Amino acid sequence: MRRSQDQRKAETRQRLLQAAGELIAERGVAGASVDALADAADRTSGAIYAHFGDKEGLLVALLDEWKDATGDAVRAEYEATDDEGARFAALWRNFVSPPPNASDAWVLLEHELWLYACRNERARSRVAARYDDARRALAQTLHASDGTSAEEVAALFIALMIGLEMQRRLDPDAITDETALAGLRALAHLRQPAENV
Amino acid sequence: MRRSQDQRKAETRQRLLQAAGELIAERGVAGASVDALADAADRTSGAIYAHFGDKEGLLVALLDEWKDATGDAVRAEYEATDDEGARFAALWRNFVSPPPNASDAWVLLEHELWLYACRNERARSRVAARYDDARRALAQTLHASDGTSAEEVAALFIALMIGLEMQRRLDPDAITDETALAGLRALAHLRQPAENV
DNA sequence: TGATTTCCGTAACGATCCCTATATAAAGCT
DNA sequence: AGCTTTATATAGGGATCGTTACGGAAATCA
Repeated sequence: MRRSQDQRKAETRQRLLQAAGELIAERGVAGASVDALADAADRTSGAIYAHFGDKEGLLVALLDEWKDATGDAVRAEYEATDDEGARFAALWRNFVSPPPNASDAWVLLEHELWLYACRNERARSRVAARYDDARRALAQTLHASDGTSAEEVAALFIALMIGLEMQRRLDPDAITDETALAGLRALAHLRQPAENV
Repeated sequence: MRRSQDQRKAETRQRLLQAAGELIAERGVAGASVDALADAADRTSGAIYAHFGDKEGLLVALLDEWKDATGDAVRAEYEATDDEGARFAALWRNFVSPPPNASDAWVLLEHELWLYACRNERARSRVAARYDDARRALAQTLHASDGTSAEEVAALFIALMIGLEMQRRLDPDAITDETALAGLRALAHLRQPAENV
């Protein structure tokens, strides 16, 4: 089969990015060598350097691609119901046990890249933008039922789910679904601080 | 000055552990080489291998030492006031900008070791125990004002603070103190799910 | 005080790692 | 069909890493 250069290049880039996501989630940024990353994509290190310049360039590109593909899948399942409890449950379930087709360990990759961004100028702004997008997307999905700022609630939601998943990953019994849902409900209905004024 | 072997050994161990905490927070587990770790403690790699066997042994020892020294400092400042708002504010402030004497980047170290534990059998149980201790200590401090499980609220508190600090570290303007405190208040007073039954 | 043990410094090895320079094969062009 | 360009493979260098083997000085013991 004949394929154009552009097709070949695009496919290689795609393979490299996907393999990077999976392997880094599994082994960490430092634990995934350039050769291993290329190998996982059925290419060689030469392809990585031709596409991204260096290892950091691959990571930055990985962040850029992820930036866009965040909120869509979440929103679909979220809006399948009208009941608030079921909605929050869907949100939480999606977070702690993502659909098996998606890379199982994307939360690990998230932490890995966050940590990388904390120490790397170039990556920091990208990860920050990614979180900003996530907040906005979730805020739009929640569409501000109360007078409180939707983006504020979104930030709290994301924070709570990340923190709970961290604890649960180490000890699955430490965090029950009921606890998580109760927390989300409480945050969703936060009132102005001065209820008693 | 004459010093006994035990004193010398104990001091070396102490120096190695403290230097490890600081350097790993700064560079990450993989980024802090054994020689660099020893250097930061004014020792050489030989000392590390004599004390801990290998690099992983040093990390495990670091986790064990940390396990104990968690909740005490928090509790003191927390109980300085009776007002709930001021208490939560102290908790949050302590988390996002720890006292300058303590290693500034201990939250980074926390993430670093959590990520390490996710991929390492031997470390996982220790970090899990550490989180369990943190939950219990905070639960005891909150001393269950409502009928809800104090440990449940503690888990939610920790989760929220971790997640908010992650977002704030990338973008200090993303999370205001008011948002954080509103979230803590909401979680503190979570009622049973069925308020309407 | 001489012998022994303990603690840690020193030196070096093999394995990896990131990256560069160059080769190769396919596609595009005329 | 030749010539050029592009995309990736190949080979290898220089640096760094974790680890081990051994040496030497101080403390302990007799």
